[in-house]
Amino acid sequence: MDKGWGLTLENSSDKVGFFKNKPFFGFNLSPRLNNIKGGEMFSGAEFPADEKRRGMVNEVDFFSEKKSIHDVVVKKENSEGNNTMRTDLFVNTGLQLVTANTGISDQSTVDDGISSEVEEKRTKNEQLAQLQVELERMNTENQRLKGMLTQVTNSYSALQMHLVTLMQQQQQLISRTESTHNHEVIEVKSEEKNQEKDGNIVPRQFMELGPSSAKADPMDEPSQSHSTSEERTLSGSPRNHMEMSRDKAIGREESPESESWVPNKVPKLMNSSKPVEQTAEATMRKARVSVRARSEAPMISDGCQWRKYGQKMAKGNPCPRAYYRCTMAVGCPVRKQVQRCAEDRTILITTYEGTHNHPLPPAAMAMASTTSAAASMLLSGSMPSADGLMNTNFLARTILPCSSNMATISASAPFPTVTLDLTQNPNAMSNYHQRTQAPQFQVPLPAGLNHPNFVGSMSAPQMPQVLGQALYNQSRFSGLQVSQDNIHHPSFSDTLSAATAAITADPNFTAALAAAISSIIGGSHPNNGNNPTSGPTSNSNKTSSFSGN
DNA sequence: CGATTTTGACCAGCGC
DNA sequence: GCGCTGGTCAAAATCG
Repeated sequence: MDKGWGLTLENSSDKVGFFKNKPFFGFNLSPRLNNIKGGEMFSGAEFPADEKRRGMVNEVDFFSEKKSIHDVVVKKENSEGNNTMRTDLFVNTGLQLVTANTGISDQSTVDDGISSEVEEKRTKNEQLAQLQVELERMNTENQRLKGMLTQVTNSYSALQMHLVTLMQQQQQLISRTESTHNHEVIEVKSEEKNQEKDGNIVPRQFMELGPSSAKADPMDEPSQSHSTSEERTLSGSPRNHMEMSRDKAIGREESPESESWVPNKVPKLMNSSKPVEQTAEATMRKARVSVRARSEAPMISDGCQWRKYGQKMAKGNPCPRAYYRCTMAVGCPVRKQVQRCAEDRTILITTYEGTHNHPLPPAAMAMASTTSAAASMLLSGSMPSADGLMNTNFLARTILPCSSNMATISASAPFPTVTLDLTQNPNAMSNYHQRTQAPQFQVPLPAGLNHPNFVGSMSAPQMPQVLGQALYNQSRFSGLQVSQDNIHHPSFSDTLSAATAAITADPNFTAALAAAISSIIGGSHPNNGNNPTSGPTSNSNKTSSFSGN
């Protein structure tokens, strides 16, 4: 990743850099002001004491205001521009000796031409006045841009909320219409089959941006096991391996919850007696977002409520894998798996799957939108062929080149997965923890999840939410969050959300990382106290039971 | 006492 | 067909 820390705000033709630290103004202006203050300009009785004080106070206030926007810094490549700007500032203030503050010079009136010293004082007075005007102007400009940034951030949040709302509405609509128009769907599928018979494999878009229809039509259930009539014929030919089956397991799940959650049975071609839309929806549900982050905490806090429903020993990993489902709404299909990395147990791997069917708190919005967006990216039109190959370079190069090593996307069956590796982001994190970064490992997920078919990057708007969690984990791991007693603090979600929101508004998200981390350091975080993956030591007697399973 | 976690059992897919 | 594995269920246990 680029070492550049920061954000460049572009307002039409303007490109204004904000500086986190003083040097932008301090190193250049301060000496001058100090000279002025400490020099002859303010000496003597020429100025009232309060005038002198005002000069100093103005400077201090100015810097304090600069600090208030410290979370917006400048790109590395702008460092040259900084010099340019500073130079310009010097030149301008040095040459344009406008008598902006005439009151000052008037007070120091001395006979012209008699004392060059007085003349020099007046000149410096004018320079000071000019400087003050300039500073005020810059200050105003900074405030304006800060306001713009806030506005953009708010707009993004509003849009995000709107998107989720629309997705939910669409989901409801689909659910309603599906049962009544199922036969039409079957016709469509018939058409597809005919095309395949002709040898034309139609490139398919496996997932729509909208959420999946949660409910599986119960009318289809009997046809699966008995494979009768038309639907059986339709499903006879092998389909794309990405298509998911509605296996018999659906039938056994007659509970209300099953209406929105299709069990994660390993997909196979087979027997797909479901309409195209449903298989696509199933595919979307299968799309996963895996987050690798260093954390000593048992589970990443993402703003949602989760209920553990299972724990298993996974092959090749001594640490148990815990299964959670979202309990923020009845029937929410979102589930996640939490497991520690076998090679490096400080790495926590959280795999999300599904789309929430309920409004989310701001903190949860982050992760939800991440998984949704990642899944969308993964399964949308960038998958050109039936073999699951994706347009690697396009995404990798265009979306977020600076973080290409952070996200890996595996589009191979059975579960297309976006893997976000937040364990190595030295530029963003090294300032905050000094631990040696462990080498990167492939995520020890079930077979196929890390297929090298596709390696890409997530887009900037999708990354921050995950980064927010990474921040949390990083901060915890680095000892910034040291007390388990603090983990129930309710403000952390908001803090994290705010941090991620800030990053969200930042195309160069690493820039805002410092501010986010600062927020997290100052705050706390919630944690439901789950300890699903505390490792084989603490769970030894529990997990041993799985060995013979 | 309701919510959550634990944990043994069950099921389906897959490979041999 | 059988065993292995991942995923889930659900009763019992535990927690707050």
